[in-house]
Amino acid sequence: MKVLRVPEATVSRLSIYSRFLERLEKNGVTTVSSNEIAKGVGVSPAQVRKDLAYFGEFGTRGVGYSVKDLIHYILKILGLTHTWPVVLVGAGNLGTALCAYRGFRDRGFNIVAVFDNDLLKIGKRIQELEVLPVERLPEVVAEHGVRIGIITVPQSSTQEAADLLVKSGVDALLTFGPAVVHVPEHVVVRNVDLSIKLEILTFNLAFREEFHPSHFFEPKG
Amino acid sequence: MKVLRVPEATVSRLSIYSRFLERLEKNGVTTVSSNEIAKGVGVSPAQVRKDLAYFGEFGTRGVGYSVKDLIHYILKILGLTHTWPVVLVGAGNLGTALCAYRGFRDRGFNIVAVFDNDLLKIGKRIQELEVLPVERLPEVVAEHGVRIGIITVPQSSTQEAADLLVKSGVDALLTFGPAVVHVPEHVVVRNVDLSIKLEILTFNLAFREEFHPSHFFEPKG
DNA sequence: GACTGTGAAGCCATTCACAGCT
DNA sequence: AGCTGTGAATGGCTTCACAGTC
Repeated sequence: MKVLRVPEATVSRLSIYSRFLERLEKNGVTTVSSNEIAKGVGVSPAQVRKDLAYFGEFGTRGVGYSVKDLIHYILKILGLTHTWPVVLVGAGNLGTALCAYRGFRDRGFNIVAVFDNDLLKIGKRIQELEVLPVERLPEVVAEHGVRIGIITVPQSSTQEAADLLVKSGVDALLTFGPAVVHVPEHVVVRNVDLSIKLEILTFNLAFREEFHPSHFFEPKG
Repeated sequence: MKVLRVPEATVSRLSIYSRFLERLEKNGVTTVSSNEIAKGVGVSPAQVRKDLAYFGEFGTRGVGYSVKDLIHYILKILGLTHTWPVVLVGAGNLGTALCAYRGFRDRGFNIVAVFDNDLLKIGKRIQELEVLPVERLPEVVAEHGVRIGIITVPQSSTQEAADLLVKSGVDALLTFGPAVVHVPEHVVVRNVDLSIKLEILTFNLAFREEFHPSHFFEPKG
């Protein structure tokens, strides 16, 4: 086993594997092969083995993997052996929906507070949480030891929200929408851009069906 | 210029470039270099030029690109020269939030109907739309010529919703959550999995800080 | 001088194919 | 015989570096 840079795609697949394995476990399955995992989640068996090999030797040659043990190892790799307190900035539609999202709680993410700077939203209740003014961010982050922040504010306020979170001590951010945020080296940022996803669909619908290199574009008039 | 497989990453970046360019245009900028685009969206200048080169020669050597023209070309590549009617299946929290999402409308996506199979949700109003029973999907899809469906139902119903949409004539799907869906060859599917995104963050927080190959795991006891 | 367009090089991720266990 | 773990091969995306153009 070598230690080297782990592809981010591998990390994503580990998350998928672990949820598939949890389903197997619920169904009483105790042992699984890379082939079965591959079929279940739609990747190649070699990919499954390679992904796991970045982190150790979890299987038994000739047999396969223990479902229970493999779940444990993957959750440990992903840092999911304990729950994570999370703060959410931006109490709009998306923020409200994420507060209610079961998938987060199922995986150990616990939204401990929601913030906004809009006086119309502050004080409103979302699930069991009262929307707090952003001024209280540092206090809440410190109190709960929050390291993860989700930003669901309008694009023009995203950098501001990120700065505030980082200054409060948060060092991992999930942003929504097209804004590019700048943060210190030690802060991890990932982004979800729903428009991109839809535009990948339209590209496939529109472009791949119609494109003929010599006729479609006439860029130079 | 060659015609070859376009990397999906290129398509995603085109979406980002176009939104950056639209901001420039609003600010009265008429010409832009690959360098400026690169700085603005956080990629390399060579990447910008290569991405555009998949589709034609849109710039002028020694000068740069016309902002207005480049926007036009990219929107055409992405299939965004006309609006797209979209249907949404699943009127839960996430579905409701997406109905209100400005980003979709800004890019020409028009949610024309929302469906659910839950009697408690059918008839409810979301924005200007009344939640319809899924039985009416084929009719609405045909009426509006809908090709894009967004699925925001629980994981266990995702395949069922996909089947229904495909049977109704939709050939591009955006799904949410961990479900793997199987569709005919001609249907495009992309997925957004928010838990994966958070788990990439925790991986970076937990694993990269702590991992020591010889001490951390002892998979074989 | 400035900037695009692009073949070549470099780098990274996936797949192959087989040695090594059980 | 069955299945994992892995070096080697492949394939694909990104960066380099420079020729071409204004």
